[in-house]
Amino acid sequence: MRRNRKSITIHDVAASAGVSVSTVSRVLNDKDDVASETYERVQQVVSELGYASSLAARGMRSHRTNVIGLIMPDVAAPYSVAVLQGVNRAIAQLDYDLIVYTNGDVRKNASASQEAYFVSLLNGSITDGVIVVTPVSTNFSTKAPIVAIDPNNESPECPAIISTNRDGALQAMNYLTSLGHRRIGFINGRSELVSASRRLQGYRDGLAAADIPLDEYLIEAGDYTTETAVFCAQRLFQLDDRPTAIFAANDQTAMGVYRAAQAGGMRIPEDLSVVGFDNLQESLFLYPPLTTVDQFISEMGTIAVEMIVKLVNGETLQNDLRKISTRLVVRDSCCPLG
Amino acid sequence: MRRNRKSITIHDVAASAGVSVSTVSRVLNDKDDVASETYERVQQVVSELGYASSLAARGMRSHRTNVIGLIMPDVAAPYSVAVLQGVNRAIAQLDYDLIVYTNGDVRKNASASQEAYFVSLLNGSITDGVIVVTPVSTNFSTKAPIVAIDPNNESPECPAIISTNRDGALQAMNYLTSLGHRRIGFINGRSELVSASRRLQGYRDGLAAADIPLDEYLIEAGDYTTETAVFCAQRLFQLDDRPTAIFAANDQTAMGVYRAAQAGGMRIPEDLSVVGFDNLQESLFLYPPLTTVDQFISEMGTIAVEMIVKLVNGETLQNDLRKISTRLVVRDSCCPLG
DNA sequence: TTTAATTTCGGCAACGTTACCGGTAATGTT
DNA sequence: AACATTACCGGTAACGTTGCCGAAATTAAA
Repeated sequence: MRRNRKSITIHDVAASAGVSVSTVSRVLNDKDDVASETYERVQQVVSELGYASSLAARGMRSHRTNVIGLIMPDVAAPYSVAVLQGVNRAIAQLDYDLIVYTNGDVRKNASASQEAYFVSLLNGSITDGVIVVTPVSTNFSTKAPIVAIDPNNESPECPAIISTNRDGALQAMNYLTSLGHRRIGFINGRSELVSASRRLQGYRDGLAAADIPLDEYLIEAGDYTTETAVFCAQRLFQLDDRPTAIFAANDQTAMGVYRAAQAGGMRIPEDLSVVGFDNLQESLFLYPPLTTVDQFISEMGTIAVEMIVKLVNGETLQNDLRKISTRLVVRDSCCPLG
Repeated sequence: MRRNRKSITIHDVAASAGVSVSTVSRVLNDKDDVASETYERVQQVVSELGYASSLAARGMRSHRTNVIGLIMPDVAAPYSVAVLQGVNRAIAQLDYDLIVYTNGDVRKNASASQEAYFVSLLNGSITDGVIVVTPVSTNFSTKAPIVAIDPNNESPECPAIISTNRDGALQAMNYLTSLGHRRIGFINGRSELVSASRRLQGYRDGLAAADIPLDEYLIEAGDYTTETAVFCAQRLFQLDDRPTAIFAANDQTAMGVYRAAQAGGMRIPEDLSVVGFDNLQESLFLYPPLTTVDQFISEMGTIAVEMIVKLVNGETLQNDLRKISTRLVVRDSCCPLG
């Protein structure tokens, strides 16, 4: 296994092509003041040597890298994957590359540390702009533009994309109450996140709209994970007056409800109606297919790319805060009561 | 919305702390020949100004960034996500950061372009080493170390991690034949990939081991996606002597079989036994839970990190080719014939 | 034919950082 | 007290690239 230690630079190309470093640079950047003959020769040498310019050096000098950064708290979470999918698709259409940066701490949301990581990344360095997913703070002191997806902040200090969490939850609740359900359990998400508190608000408003008094025992404190949701669902099942329906704060939570129901011998939807939130791809493959609130996650990624590219090009945004409306997707996990 | 254009550099910190640039650098890199008083003052200024050093400049000068690169063809594929999960977990334990690089072309595997991207990334630039997932070629001309996961190459030219695809497929087939199945359909993966051809080989060997003659009509050309698998399964269902079991080249393909079965009114496992390959998290949530071959994808990611870190530190690997054994996970998607 | 405009290209400096060297002040040794 | 050692810190160069300026060669214009 041969491993050649020295990497080739623009100087090697220049020497090999018998031109100056500047000329090679001009060829690489498609400047027009270079003779076509020279252009050909340099290109020839470049491909022969397999030369690729150093992103670091290029970025440092020219302050333009055509790379967009994406910073996510946890790459493995389905939510993040959906965002990534949308971002990736949008980037593919453009003359940009994508770098995904994830701070190692998986379930530990370190505010300061994440911001530091992030600043160090772009800071006139290797990205032209950055998209941040679920940042704890939106007060970034940085040179390059930033767009936040699902900022954990009621009034974000940078351009941001949010979904109408309360409205989506309200739609879900209206659907359940229209089916006749009155004992509706709610398994919350991570309570420190704005998205969770907004969905809880929608739950409350939905009950109020149907004149159903709030029963605190029907609200479980989840954390958006399937594992915790199993326990939450089991506690709800053990209630004296057990719920006939459960609204889960996200699809992963709904999966936990499915698991708990299966373990407890309850049938969905006959014995228990379930509604989720997110409309992950996986929710379609559940049995029965999950009724859930689509929040168009990958579209949020696509829009984030549009916004960040505009900012990178020095354009201004019409509106700094884009609200994406949610929509209930009815499948087979709910049925009328009685 | 305030946006301060100029990014702060080490010079700003030096000026503000009343020391030289060199001293600030020493503080940042924890060199020991700096007075504790000075150290404190500089750190103070650093946090006040929110300074973070430029990754580009740092990498260019010191040729050490403590960043590992991960290059994947398609970030959204569940397989990639599983790898990412393992890599991320391993990175989190170490003093490294992770940058995921994905070439925009989603379903287009461009050999040369991917290699170029990749070289430009590391090339003594912003990563100390790179992990490549399912590379079309393993002949990289680069300075920094590389580890390949699932290389598409029988004898890879760089350190690599492969799973025992043929053996896993054989286990699946032995299980199905032991249940009495003799008409076993196979939906292949992307035929240009080595993993697919090895699994096909396992299918063949499994038939041979049970003295079942090969019926070419039972082999469908899939591409590892759910969508294509639906059509493949439907074709198999329309056969005169339809299969009683289907071995799918990966779990996503198995999901397609599930969908086709559901659409065709066939029950799993009563009317059709199904075995997958991968053991994705999703396979557990299918109904019925999928019997599949675990290839420990995220462990492959973890091992890749171990290997690349050793290489980065100048150590040598005991063996350049790590083979990960596969294991059949029996769940509820198969039942005895008859 | 002489001058002006154009094409083509090389040299220099700079981006932000760290490695290295050397210098001053403080401390230790005899 | 004279010298050696150490602690601390500043200056300079370099990493690989591109922007800028100007020079040489070529062509157009007068």
